[in-house]
Amino acid sequence: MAKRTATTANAILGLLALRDEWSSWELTQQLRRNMRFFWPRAESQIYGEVKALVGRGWARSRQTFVGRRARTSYTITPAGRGALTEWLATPPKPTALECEPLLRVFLADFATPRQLQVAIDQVRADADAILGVGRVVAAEYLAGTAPFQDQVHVRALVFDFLSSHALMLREWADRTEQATASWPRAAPRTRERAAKASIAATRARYPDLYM
Amino acid sequence: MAKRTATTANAILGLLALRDEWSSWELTQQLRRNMRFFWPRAESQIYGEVKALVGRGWARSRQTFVGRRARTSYTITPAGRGALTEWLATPPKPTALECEPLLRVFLADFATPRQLQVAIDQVRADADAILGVGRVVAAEYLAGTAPFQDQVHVRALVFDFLSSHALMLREWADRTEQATASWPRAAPRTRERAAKASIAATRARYPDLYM
DNA sequence: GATTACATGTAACATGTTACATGATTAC
DNA sequence: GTAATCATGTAACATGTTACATGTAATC
Repeated sequence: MAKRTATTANAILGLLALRDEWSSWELTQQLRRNMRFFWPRAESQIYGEVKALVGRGWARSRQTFVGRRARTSYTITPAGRGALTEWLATPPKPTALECEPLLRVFLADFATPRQLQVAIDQVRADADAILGVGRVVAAEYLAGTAPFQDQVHVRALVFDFLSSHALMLREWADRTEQATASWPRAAPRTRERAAKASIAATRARYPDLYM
Repeated sequence: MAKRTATTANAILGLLALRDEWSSWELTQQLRRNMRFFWPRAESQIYGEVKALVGRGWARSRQTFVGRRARTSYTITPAGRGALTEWLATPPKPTALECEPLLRVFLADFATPRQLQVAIDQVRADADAILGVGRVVAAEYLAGTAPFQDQVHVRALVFDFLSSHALMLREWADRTEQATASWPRAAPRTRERAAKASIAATRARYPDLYM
């Protein structure tokens, strides 16, 4: 079987296809600003991946200098566009969520109330990080001054996704804070009844999905 | 700085702490059933990690046989409980979402309408996978027959999280399908106006978060 | 009795992260 | 002119996945 192309490389390829020439730094910026929340990668990896693209003939690099310091800029090649097209024809991998705070909630019986609270706060912080970026990006697109203004139609869909995700996180954090506040003083029986009621309520709210 | 303990090991440690003895298989089952959606790991990794726990003195193993075939069962040690407690005192890592379908939406200009639809469908499928498991788990807990019935108070919070997440995915998929359906026939100007309107609407719906 | 699904791993490989090093630019 | 931050990587390491190998139980 043909070796599957790593998806991070394809993400970079996609960026390269959007514009003529990118420096490594611009790539990391773009990744950080726009894609971090649904395609998170360490910035140091970008430098390596884009160099690998050149090795496969999918991009050309050009050296310029800033003072005495080298800067590399990259341009996609026709072969690179071909690789991008081929990848887009493959089925996408499933969505994956990794939530360590929720893992800690899962193990709340071994933690202190304070530690549980910290986990919930982290989820809220995660949401706020998304909303903070969304705020400035939304303003730019609405003002018509965003760097890729011609991509609004697509970016609006991403904005919708991330907004919904962040909102969901915030609302869950609020509900969970509420629900766990009384734990230290509640009898196990009471907690259990409340938990079952919560499950039943969620299920009843979406009968077509859950029954 | 002390070497940080890998979190997957801690997740397993948490399971071991919930009950006396676990076979590797039971661990993989539990991971698959309950934690897959917020802490996804390849099953083959479990076998390796739990063996590493024994190496660090955090678990003991016991060999039994099924026919001529060896089966290993694991029990947490006091040192293991200590390690779990220490880990719970550290700050949790942020939540991470990895959504390749959204990456493809981001690059929709290079894809065919059909490929865009496939990406959206994948998001819906991701949601349905969660809801499918949630359906049976919810039923078990409400019936009082779940394997860890005494953990309802915690599992209800996880159920709430995953339900909300799945619902969010489904609703986004529906909206996005709607929004992109007209793309092939729409003038760029029209798409752009609609996109801006969508961003503005989301922002207006949550003025305290976005303005 | 053959086939399929369950159970139990191992080894090779791919991917990704952290820590570090160092030059350039900006703010003061 | 000096500290802080931006920009540009590299190397070492940790983590994770895929592919494979093989025994066992269920079923038809």
